[in-house]
Amino acid sequence: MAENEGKKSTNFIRAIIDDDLKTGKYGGRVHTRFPPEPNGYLHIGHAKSICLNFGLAIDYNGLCNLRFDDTNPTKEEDEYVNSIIEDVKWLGFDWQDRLFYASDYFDKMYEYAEQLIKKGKAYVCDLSADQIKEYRGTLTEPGKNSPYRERSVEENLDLFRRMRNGEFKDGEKVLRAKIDMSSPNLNMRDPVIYRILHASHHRAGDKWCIYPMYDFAHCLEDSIEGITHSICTLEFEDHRPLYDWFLDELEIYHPQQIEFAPLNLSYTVLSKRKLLQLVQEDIVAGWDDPRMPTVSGLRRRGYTPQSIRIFCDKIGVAKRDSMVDVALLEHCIREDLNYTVPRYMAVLDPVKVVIENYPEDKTEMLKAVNNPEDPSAGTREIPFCREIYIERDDFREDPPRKYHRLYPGNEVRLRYGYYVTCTGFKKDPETGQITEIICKYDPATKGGDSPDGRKVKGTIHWVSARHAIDAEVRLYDRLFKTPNPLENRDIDFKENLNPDSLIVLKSCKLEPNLADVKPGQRMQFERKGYFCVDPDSTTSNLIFNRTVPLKDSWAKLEKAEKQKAQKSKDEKNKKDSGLISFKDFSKIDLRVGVIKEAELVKGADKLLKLMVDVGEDRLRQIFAGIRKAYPEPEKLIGKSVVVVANLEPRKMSFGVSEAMVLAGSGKDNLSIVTFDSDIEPGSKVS
RNA sequence: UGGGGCGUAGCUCAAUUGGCUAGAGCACAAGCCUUUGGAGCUUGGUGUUGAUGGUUCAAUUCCAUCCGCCCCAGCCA
Repeated sequence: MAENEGKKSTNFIRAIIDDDLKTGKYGGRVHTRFPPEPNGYLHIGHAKSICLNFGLAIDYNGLCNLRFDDTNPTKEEDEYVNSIIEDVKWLGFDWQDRLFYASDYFDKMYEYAEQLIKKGKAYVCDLSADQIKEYRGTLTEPGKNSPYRERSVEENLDLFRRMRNGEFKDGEKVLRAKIDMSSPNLNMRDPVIYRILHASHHRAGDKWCIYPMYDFAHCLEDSIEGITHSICTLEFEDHRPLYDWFLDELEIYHPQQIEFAPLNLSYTVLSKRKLLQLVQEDIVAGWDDPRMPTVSGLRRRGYTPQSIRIFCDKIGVAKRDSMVDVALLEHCIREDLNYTVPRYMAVLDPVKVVIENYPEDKTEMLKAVNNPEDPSAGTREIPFCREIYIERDDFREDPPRKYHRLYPGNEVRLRYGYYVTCTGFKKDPETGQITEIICKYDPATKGGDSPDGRKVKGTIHWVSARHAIDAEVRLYDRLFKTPNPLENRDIDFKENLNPDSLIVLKSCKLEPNLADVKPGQRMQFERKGYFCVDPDSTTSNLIFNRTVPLKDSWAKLEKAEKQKAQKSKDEKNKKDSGLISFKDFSKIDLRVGVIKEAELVKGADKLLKLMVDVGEDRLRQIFAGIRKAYPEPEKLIGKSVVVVANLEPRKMSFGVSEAMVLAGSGKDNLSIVTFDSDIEPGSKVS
């Protein structure tokens, strides 16, 4: 794959494979597999695994199988296998003739189970599910042996065969591996390997009423297929000893299991159970709702397989828990589409503009480039006339700072059109909404260049009102409003849904060149974002989905300005309230000071001059307005007081005051705060 | 208080297996450029490599201790 060339990504799994290749562990083979359970749709987390497994096979000249791990008939359906096949194919991977099903190995697995029994390594257990749980012990206490653990090989064989023959009801008996009930690894405490399930299987039908458990089945599937590196997610790390145990006891081909961290994506959930819930509770329109992180959702949203592959390459593979920023996914699709899709003009929230000096009955065709990044994409023609639509947000009656779009008196460029200057506007007196904007145009600026070299700061898109076609546009945004919707376990993750994740715009105006688009087609609407045609779209009812908006530095700037305004408002409110925050308070340096000198200030009738020891190598000079309370200042000498020591020095006509003494004042009296105990001058007051 | 894992810029990953100033993408900020406030170009930065000790001429890398986070008690996968 092209994007895998160049600087090749490296990770711990590749290191392991490199090493195995060097030592000839598997005779130089690399054979991986992607083993989904067909009980749900694939999502971007699976895409990571798919890209990893198939990517490894491609890069190492090996093979990768697609295998359905369908060992639980109660949860699996053909609908899911079909969607999975479609999705893996769509992502661009090819398993050739190696499409497998665990259920194809049921006979073989059954044989292996009997082998285990014959070897005395498995037994039929009659304990109920609850009892098994009880006997298992806990994380810190060992379990105890089942009373059925020592049945004879003959009895086990007989019972197991009768299980297969349907002589028992669901849950009545299970086959268990005989390992170690006191193992610190709970998976090794005689795990169940076969259970009775009278359910018909999506492929095997009613042939079986016993089905193997994951731990038993999976290693066998890998072994049967000759897998070399069985790559799975971290939660199976604890299962590896069991994986190894089965293969060792059976003495059959032994692949190695390697675990990596599953993908977490900000502002989304990636758990089949939670995604199922969103579908079943009609919170989204289905598995392929464009807001879903499913492969089918991303496809309908307009993502390309290539962008997803690049994303999976960029996020890397490691063992630590991580949360990838969804901004990276968005970056990947923008980057891909920027170079590959054509531009069109579409006005999503239209307001009419009348160009007063443009002839009433004239129409002319203007040339527009299809993709500035790709000259080979050519040009097209767009009709222009006296009446056009522009984006409501591209006009302001009172423009904010740095706004360089249309406003009364301002000149802007109509993309590929003319320079126009706003000369007036009409407003609905009731609602205050702008109903029409009046402009004049400069005929010399056709195509968007002015012969006199004058510049305009803004370029806006437009659509001819007489030629525009109507369409519905669906604006999609992140499904959740919080970076990690599952962070707080006490809150239902659905509380974190983004109420604005879908906004439907009904009367959008599009340039006529878009009349014949087909579902799945991708394009950029200039200045707005990347869009694609929804599968529900028809010629008479066009529907576009927004894949991702363009980066909008104006929106960012505007938001920042608003936040700035809000912040200064908050600060003002804080000041007005007279409260300081704990943080501010901690900055105040209150110290114990001892008054060493005190005298009246000549020429002032309220002030005393104090010289105070605050633990420094010199005394501080403080002017305090406390003369009324202390007419005989010498009595203050030797007193301990509380001093605010980190005030800016204040210049007064008598000298500089270098601190402040805390005092309390009532209606007619005033006194300073003093101490009696002998605390060292300079001590912190807390 | 059992077992298994994992800690490197804000985020995701690297670091030639003990060696030069710990790198890259995303995100962020500034500047340039621009007929998309897109794209592009230039620049910028923060890292006590979870912490503390130890071995060594040299530690992200080896050892020890500690701290923090994740997973495991389905007859789900």
